[in-house]
Amino acid sequence: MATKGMQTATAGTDPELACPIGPVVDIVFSRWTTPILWSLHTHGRQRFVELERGIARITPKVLTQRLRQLERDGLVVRTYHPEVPPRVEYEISELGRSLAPLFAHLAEWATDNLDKVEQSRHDYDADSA
Amino acid sequence: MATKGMQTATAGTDPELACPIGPVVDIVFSRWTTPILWSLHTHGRQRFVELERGIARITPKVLTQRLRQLERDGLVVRTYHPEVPPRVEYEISELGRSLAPLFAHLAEWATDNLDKVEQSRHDYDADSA
DNA sequence: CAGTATCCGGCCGGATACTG
DNA sequence: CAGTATCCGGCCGGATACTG
Repeated sequence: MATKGMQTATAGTDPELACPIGPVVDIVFSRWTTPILWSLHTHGRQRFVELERGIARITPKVLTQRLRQLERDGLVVRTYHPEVPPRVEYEISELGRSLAPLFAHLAEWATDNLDKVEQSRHDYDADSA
Repeated sequence: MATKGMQTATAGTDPELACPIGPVVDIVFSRWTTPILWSLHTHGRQRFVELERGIARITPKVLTQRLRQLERDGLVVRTYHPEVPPRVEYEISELGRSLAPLFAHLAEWATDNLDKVEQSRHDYDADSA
């Protein structure tokens, strides 16, 4: 959703900009970022392998990619300890921690409404058949 | 992120299930769903073309797909008026409206913290070079 | 341990054209 | 108007193997 060319000469405002949460969705809710942030938030500082084991089915390559992105966005702090064997620790940053109420809010919505979504899907599929 | 096989015989709880917001993210924050819900929420009931015009760069095929998904999940209500030419109207459902505080929360986080993310990216890129 | 390198398949979204 | 049909390219993530 990287929006290029926002300053085109089209009349009026870019309609996509009318949705003010687009950028934040890309940052916080791209694939794997929520499980990573959640794990870091609830279990505290963790090493690479710990994260790898804690998050089912993620591959090291993808975990690295996501962690780099999160680090670049300032949501996660990476600490490298030059030992043998090397030790790297990841922890959630202040900025990342500021997402906690949002996540709680999301979790609350889930517990309140996920079954309604499930029900709706069931009904919809029944009607289609 | 469709999690199959949650009831496998692996010892302990599936670690990915430890993140309780995974399913909700798939429902609410998959591509194009936020602009669609946002538009429906702020501009009220809209016809297909109105949505198509209001959301920049979305194609009719993709808009249809997303609207169907949203309808199936119970977040959007579709009303078909059998006229000539046909008229179809989409509006946000009760369930969809229940996301409003969440979206407001997200928008608030964005205004408060998006510049920090931007700054962090800038710093990160500067260090890499 | 904490990654990187390489290859590869699938899927999703975009473009285009067409229809009841 | 409100879609559907078809084709197609790119990208992302998964699998696998290897390294300082």
